[in-house]
Amino acid sequence: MAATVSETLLAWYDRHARDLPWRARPGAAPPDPYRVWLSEVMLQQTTVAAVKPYFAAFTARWPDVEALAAAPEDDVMAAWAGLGYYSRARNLVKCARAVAERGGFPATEADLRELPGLGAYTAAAVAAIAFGQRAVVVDANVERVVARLFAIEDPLPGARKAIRSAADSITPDRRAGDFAQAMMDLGATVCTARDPRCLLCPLAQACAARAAGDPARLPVKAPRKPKPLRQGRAFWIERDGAVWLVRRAGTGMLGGMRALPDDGWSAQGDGSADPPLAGAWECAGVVRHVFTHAALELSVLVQRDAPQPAGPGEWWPLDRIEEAGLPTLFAKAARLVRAS
DNA sequence: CATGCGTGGGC
DNA sequence: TGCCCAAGCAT
Repeated sequence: MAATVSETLLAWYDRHARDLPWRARPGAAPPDPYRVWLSEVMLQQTTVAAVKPYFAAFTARWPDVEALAAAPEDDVMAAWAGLGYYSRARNLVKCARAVAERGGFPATEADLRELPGLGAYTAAAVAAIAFGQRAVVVDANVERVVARLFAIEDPLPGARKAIRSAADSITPDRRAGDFAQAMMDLGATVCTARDPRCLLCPLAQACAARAAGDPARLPVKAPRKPKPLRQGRAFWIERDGAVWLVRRAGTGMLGGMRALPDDGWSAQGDGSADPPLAGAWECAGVVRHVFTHAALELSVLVQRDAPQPAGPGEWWPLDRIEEAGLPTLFAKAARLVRAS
């Protein structure tokens, strides 16, 4: 009798699994749920290479969920700076506190799904990888592999239901966590988006898209909308070797992060608010930055020997600016000013 | 179900 | 260079 897809893929995984800091060896006992959860949240829409240093820093500083639960939210936000999608960091703290309160991570997909920041994907991934439960784990890699394997022609996101159903049909009862990671490894290293390496693929014989001749065509995706270009201004207010920093509102773009004061620019529109101080401003240059839904040209205006602006904020020492936890946009602005 | 939400790397 | 892409979630 021919081997099933999951048997073939697990045999491939036993030989070719990537060695990642949050991962157990194939077939070994499940890794620490805290490390699985933390890595999965960091990996949401984020590459392995970007995650690695953050995972190392977080686990060194907060070795377990109780330690993370006890951390001030601002410290976690600052430690997350540069990784993007900052609502993840806010939910990370909420989730850690909920888990510490209940005495540990729940072990079922349904209970994991109730935690802040755990959606369908992450709940299934943690259930399978950390707790050995059978769960249907569908991320963008799995969508691509499954769409090709079954030659699903319907465009995303409409095809989600069919893809999930097909993924369910090949998910094994045993080693569901290894199977999920194997699918993701296959998608990341072999069944890649642009140029699938079918000659290296353990599932090539079973792949309907390969049989049809053009696997790279799948999955079909809806066309994306054009990205508007926004203009904004940020204000660098310096005095006695310190710069004036504010904290952005808790939700929305760069929500909850430390920042330079600005003129109210957003993904929806250009900035128009007055500067936080009267007086003359010198333009240090323009930072170009691309967000998910808009590109931004941010003019950085400087005033030195300035009085303290009205409203909340803090003077941050320039020699410790790296520790402020500025998101990349404002880190770029800081580099621009300090280079000028 | 569509939209808002970061960032860096590859081609 | 500009575009696509990456282990999605909340609303």
